[in-house]
Amino acid sequence: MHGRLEKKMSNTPITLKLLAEKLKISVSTVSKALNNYPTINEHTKKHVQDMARELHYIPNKSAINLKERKSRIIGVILPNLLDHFFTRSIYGIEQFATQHGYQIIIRQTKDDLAEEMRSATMLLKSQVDGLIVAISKNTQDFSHFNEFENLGIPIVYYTRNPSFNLNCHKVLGNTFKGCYEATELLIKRGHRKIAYLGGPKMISFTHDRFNGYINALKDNDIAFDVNLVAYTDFDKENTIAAIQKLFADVNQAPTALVAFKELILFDAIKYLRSIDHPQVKEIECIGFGNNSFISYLDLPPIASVEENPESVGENAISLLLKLLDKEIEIKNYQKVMVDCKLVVH
Amino acid sequence: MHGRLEKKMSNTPITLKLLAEKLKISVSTVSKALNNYPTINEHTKKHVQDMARELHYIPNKSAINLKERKSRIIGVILPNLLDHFFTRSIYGIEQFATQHGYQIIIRQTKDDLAEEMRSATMLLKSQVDGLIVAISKNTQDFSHFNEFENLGIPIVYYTRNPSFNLNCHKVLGNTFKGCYEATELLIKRGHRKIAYLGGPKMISFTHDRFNGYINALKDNDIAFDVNLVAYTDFDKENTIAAIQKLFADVNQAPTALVAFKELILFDAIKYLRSIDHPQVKEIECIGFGNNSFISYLDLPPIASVEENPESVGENAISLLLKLLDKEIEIKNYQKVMVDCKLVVH
DNA sequence: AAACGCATTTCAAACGTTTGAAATTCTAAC
DNA sequence: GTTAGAATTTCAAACGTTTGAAATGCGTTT
Repeated sequence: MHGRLEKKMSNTPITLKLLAEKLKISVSTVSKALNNYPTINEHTKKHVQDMARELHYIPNKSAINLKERKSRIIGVILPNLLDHFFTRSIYGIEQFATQHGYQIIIRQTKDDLAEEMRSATMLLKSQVDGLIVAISKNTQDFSHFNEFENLGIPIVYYTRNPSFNLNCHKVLGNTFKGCYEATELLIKRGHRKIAYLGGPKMISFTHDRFNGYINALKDNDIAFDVNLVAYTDFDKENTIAAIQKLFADVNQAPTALVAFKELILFDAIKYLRSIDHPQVKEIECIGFGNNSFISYLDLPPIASVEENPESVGENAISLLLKLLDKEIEIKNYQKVMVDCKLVVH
Repeated sequence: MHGRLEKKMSNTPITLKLLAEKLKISVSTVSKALNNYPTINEHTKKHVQDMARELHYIPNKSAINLKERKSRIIGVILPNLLDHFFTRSIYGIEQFATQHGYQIIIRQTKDDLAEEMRSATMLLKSQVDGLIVAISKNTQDFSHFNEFENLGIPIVYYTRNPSFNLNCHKVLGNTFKGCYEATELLIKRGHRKIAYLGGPKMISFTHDRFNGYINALKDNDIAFDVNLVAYTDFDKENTIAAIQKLFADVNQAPTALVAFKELILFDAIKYLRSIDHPQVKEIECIGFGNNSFISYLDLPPIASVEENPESVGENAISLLLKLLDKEIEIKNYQKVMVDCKLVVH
């Protein structure tokens, strides 16, 4: 149940020097033996490695980092940790980073530019080796990231396209295609009056998704109706206002709805139910997200656009590590697209 | 819009040595000036600090950590990051840690002991200065944490009470009181047949909550009925089985329900609706969690026991840092209770 | 028996910081 | 103008690791 290794350990950590003393050889030999240098005799290597294992030697990361002039820390800046998309993306980033000997520091901006700037400063002081950033909804100026560039610290932008910043690395969801497929599915199910509920106009994917919607309509010979489009943000009141606009005229009301985000969709449906909209039960909706709570809703969306946040995150960190390893030249700007998947419920 | 500070920076980081050379004084003076040593002349202090600011000097953390024999990293082990309780507790931990110059590394165990053991080993190799742990649902043996104890690395257990491990620091929610108040509210609303749906028996708070339930009944002269108690875990099928047991006899069915976790409550309600239980709309429920999705449910719980996860997390890290600062002796085992709050919807 | 070549090990400096002890400069009193 | 004493600065070692250069040991060749 316990014990057997009760060796009574000293509580000072084991160092190379200590191992060297025990084995009566030099520190450099020990270091090289553990790092498997070819010039070291196989016999001594074994001795050293055995001893290291026996004494539970753990290399001191601070010393190594100091020597290598690295921190092995990646900074992650994102708008909101309570949003499932970001939580899941963090999961992907974390996994991959840890597997490659890196740690991450997460900063939430609450979609606020000032907070984003503060985060940048803070992460600079933490001496991150690299940065992964989902910009705030109103980031147009990128000068708060200049200092990273000056220091040669690579930045990968993810999820949110920094369209004002041409020369940069980005990893984005292929949200155009996702929205195209969602719209297409609704058309296939016989809908002709399909509304699009978009997000903050400053966020790039709002437009990509809108274009997916438009293109699906066009490819299926459905005329675009400007009255079937409305925009909101992450604020409930604005969502309700948008829905009111879309469903103002009961006779002309849409029979289906594509929303840029599932959570916003929930607010929309809730509102329509609260005013007892006559066709509410017939309205079919699709949003981006694939939230696990969907299964508890009485009027759930008929499908979800799964954005694969873990994969987006993983692609971002993977690219960043390649930049850090100089596997990709820092000025050789990359753009990675991650596919969405339409999940029918 | 940009510029004005376009100083054209070198891309090698600024060090004390560099500052010293610029100022033509010794490195130690620079160091002491920046650290505000009383032996340093105020005049030179100002010079040094001005120069440091001008050149954007950032102290090298690795070097400091090496010198101080610290990593300034806290390991956090918890069952599941997709659970809102833990996400929110992480938020509290993260905030506090960062403010005090610490970083955190998070490990998910998926409530699996083997994974918890692996996490412990991994964090040992990361040389964490301290550990915050929410044990897995079947952790009874704590030997995988022995090495931390040997090395004098403090551990704070949180949320889940390690009842098999007497001598340890813990920060727990006052879940007894929370459940007492929830039950009491239902009684006040006229219910007499109140069911209790408990969680995995290995998790300590299952019993604390049960005791809260029992005591509320007793204090209100309601006889305890063993048929009104059932247990489940985080698995949907088991929850359904438990509900089937509780509602087997329609005439004797409970009119109210207290659940050890809101998410489980959602499954329960969903099931009752799916079988069209005759009294389903009259059943009043309360669970632990206060999930924001509640507002989208058609039959929402009438109240939630808000567990204040941020506060639990913050208390845990705060205690840990006190242990690290020797403000509290490591053998002077602490127990901190964080109150819940009944939120009526 | 000296000299060469090879395998293996050790030396020593470096990474950037901190800090007690030692050295230097300054002030003021005699 | 010497000197005690304080104020200020510098020295030097240390934290634990890595790594190219230098040194050592040893067998082989001549």
